[in-house]
Amino acid sequence: MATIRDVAKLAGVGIGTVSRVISGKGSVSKKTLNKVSDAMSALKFIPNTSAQSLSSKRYNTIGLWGTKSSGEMSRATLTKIERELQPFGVSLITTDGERNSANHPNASRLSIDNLINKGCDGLIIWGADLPEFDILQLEKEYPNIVLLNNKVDAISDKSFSFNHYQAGYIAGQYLVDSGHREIAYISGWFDTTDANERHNGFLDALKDNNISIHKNLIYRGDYTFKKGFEGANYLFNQEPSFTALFCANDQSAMSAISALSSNGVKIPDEVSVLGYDNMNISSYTNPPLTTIDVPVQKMAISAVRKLINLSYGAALEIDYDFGIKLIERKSVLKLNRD
Amino acid sequence: MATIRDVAKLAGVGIGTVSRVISGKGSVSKKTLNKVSDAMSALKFIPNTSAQSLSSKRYNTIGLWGTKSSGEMSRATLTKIERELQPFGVSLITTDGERNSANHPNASRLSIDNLINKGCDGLIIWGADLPEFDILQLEKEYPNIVLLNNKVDAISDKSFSFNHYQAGYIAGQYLVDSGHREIAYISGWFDTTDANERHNGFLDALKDNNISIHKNLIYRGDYTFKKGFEGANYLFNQEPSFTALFCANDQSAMSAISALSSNGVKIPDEVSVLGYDNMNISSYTNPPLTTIDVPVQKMAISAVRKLINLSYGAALEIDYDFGIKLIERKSVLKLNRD
DNA sequence: AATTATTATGGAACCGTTTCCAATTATAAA
DNA sequence: TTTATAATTGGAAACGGTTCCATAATAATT
Repeated sequence: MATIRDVAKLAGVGIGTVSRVISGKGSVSKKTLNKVSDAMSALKFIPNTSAQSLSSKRYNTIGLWGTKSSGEMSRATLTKIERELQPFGVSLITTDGERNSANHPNASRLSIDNLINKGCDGLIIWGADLPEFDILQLEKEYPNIVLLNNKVDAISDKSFSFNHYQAGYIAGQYLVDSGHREIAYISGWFDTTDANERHNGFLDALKDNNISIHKNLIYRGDYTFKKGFEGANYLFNQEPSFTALFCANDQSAMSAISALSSNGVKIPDEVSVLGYDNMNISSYTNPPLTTIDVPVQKMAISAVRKLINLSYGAALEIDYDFGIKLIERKSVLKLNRD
Repeated sequence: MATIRDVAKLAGVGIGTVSRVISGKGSVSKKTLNKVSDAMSALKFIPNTSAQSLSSKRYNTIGLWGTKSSGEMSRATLTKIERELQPFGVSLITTDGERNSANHPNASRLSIDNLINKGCDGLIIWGADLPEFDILQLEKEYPNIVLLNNKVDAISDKSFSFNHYQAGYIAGQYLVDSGHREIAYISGWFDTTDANERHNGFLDALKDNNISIHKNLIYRGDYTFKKGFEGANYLFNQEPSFTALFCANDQSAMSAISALSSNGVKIPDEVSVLGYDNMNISSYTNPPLTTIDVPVQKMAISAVRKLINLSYGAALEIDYDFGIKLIERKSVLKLNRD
């Protein structure tokens, strides 16, 4: 492997000059530039990343920290993030972060430090697993961070999240507006603020319309196909009956539809189903799923851009609002109530 | 940030000794070890990765190279790979590789070189986009590579792939064994050997049973929900009619079921549907999908292990055979033909 | 006790860049 | 032409580790 000194020698210049050519910073005369470029390609010179990082403190890498409980970030979202980074020559390192526990009260912070130490110019903290206090502490020591799917008011310019309360509310209101009064609910798992907000928004919408869900018609799921399927079977056998079912995500909605259908229930004629997420597949279920579109990728892109801005100074367009909206398809029936 | 020299000074030892403690190689007396460890934690010392890499030529990173046309590697598979790497302190860098084209006949190799240059101890080449000649060339210059979903005979110990021909054959034979004679087919996109092998295996099975697919009953899909949906609608309107439909992957099978169902076709009573992949969701469709299980993650794990072995010398259990098998669920009806 | 083999230890040299500053050369102004 | 100013250039020093070798301390052998 050719080094900068080999290039310098061949081009008949100093190493400083070669360095200037590589980085494009500092002034180099046209004639010298050509000599150096020629030498570089003759030697197939590629600068050594470690040496660059060591002396410049710039790593051209950003880290993504998230725990299992942040949920699975989809590969598609990951790819979007990578593509956003690519033009800057920056690559992404992902990790399975640790959560704090009784035995390891600092596990999260330690695994973050580990990631930083791998050599990152910035960090995406994904999910709400890290306590707010720790986040603020981290941000003080290491300001190049951005929160994804989490909001800390003190650093709201670095926080990127949805208004899940509002989205939940929209869902509830929509079912009511469609004439439904007997409503069942397959919830998610309540380990994140997101989940709770969505839950509260949904319930508040019903409450504001003087509707409450019968306790038999609430099933605690966990976002999986499995729980959606089991939940729907469970609810099907409960009293009272219901005309609409809200599922905390599309995965459970899809398997709930399968379960109900296989019990002979006509969707949406007998039971309407409303999902949440708007997955790729949701337009191709039978019937096509009415759901809440949550533009995760849009959010992720803005977060990354902010991080690029923080870490490398580039000025990019950054959004903080990612219009959540309801997508009407065919799984919710409008009841006529006159 | 504390350096190795700070630690040495505080512990009252030489830097070589500290280095020996860090790496655990070379001999250090117990007493010294303690002094150094204490100093390290007192200073919260963490070795600088770039400096380590620069002087040791070990990067603790492996690269994953694949192009869009390799298909989307699922996030779950990626996570499996990461977990395999974690015990060795190795992280993963992924890239969107470039394919060769008329304008850029070396695009692939260049993007691979870029990745290597980022500092990788080994490389996973995923998919069959890189021409065999280039692979062999690459392997000569850079032996720490492993092929995922591709097979090159000259380096079969570094190749990890399925026998898609056999799997396709199993699919065809199963439909025949179940009594089906009028068979429709939604294919995938034929840009990979995989796709072609599966295709040939399937068709050969039918041929060996003296069955051929009517040309009206072949629809060229591309593995997406969309094409599966459209394909099923198309086939539904074709003559002759059919009793079974094979789809090149579960995604198209699922949306095909939706499309047929919404046309009033009873699955499997009127049309049987056979998928390929065995996705998470496939047990929860209506009816549950009979499909071919292709254990991608198992394969990926073995590939990574081989790479760890090549790059770091660790001896790990490595598999080259990943039993493809048919999962019988409810979407294929056994016809009685007496 | 003297000799030999083994284990521990310190630190210079090196890995391949960037950074900075002093020195040189070209250009503009007087 | 001379002087002031700006553009260009070379290379030592620094970044923070690992490696290797000479040397010191310890243990084993005779």
